[in-house]
Amino acid sequence: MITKKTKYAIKALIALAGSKDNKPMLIAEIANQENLPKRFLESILLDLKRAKVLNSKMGAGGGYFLMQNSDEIKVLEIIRILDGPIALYPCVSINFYQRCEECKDELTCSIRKMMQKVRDASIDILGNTSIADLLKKEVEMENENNE
Amino acid sequence: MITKKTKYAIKALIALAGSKDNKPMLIAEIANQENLPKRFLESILLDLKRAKVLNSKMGAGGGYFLMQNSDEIKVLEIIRILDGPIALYPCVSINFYQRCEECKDELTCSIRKMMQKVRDASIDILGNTSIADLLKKEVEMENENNE
DNA sequence: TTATTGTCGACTAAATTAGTAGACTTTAAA
DNA sequence: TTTAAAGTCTACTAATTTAGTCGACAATAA
Repeated sequence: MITKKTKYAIKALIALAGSKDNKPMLIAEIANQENLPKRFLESILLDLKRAKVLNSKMGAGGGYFLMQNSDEIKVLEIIRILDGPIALYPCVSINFYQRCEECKDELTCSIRKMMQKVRDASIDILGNTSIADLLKKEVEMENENNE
Repeated sequence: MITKKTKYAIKALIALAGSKDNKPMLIAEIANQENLPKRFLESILLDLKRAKVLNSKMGAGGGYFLMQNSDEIKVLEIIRILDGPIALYPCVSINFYQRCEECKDELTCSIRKMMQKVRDASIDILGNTSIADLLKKEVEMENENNE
């Protein structure tokens, strides 16, 4: 499971990717458009800024905008920033590894091998899906529905 | 992420699958062999019994034993019993579905489509891995190491 | 200089996780 | 028929995570 934080982050990024010429959007604007709690969204956007995915400008006419191309921002990266590990269990996490206390020998643990397979399959999908892909798909599906 | 409950459950099932002629094993025996907290394991085994994966006999010579063939017990089933959903988010869960409050239209949500792909890939692996597979793999790897 | 907009730190309620404890019930064997 | 061996049931708990909120503050454009 991912948390709401990550889900909201992806929604916000899709909104920002849809902004013409990467024009800054207000937190309130994003919150409104995507139906997200504003105060909570604030802290999420800050996390994304610290991770150099977003940048911001204060004062009138300011707001948040993408710092990377929307096709370079992968969902995988966003999950890692907000939630941490992708893996089913800490012993198979690439970036947040932790040893299992109860395991006598990690290298001959068949559960671990299986969880590595799940991890790799997940990373394959999440690492190949960008915010641009999601925005494009969204537009496609909306058009289909309105035909 | 799965919880320790699920990880311990799988370890216990591997131990039970290794018991000759499905001879009952004591909770304490399993806990010892797999290095798991005994009192905690108790409640896990009870859950598995309620789900008809295990059965038990009280009194001397009693203990827990498999109720299904070890090649019919899929890891997928065990996760669902102990942890619940496999999916990355409740809106894509098959058995524990919950609508997203913030979503205007679930059917045109591109995040959801992506999470369905991850779910399907995970289910494909977890639903095709049985306790028998894990036990076999464990034995294989231990032999390799001792050559 | 002031209105606008993001930033920072602290706080909180509820849920989940990872257990533990003790009394109780069932059953096999002496 | 008693007793020891096992599992069962209910309740409790400490720590962590989640999903937020609040208010004061800092930066900037007009």
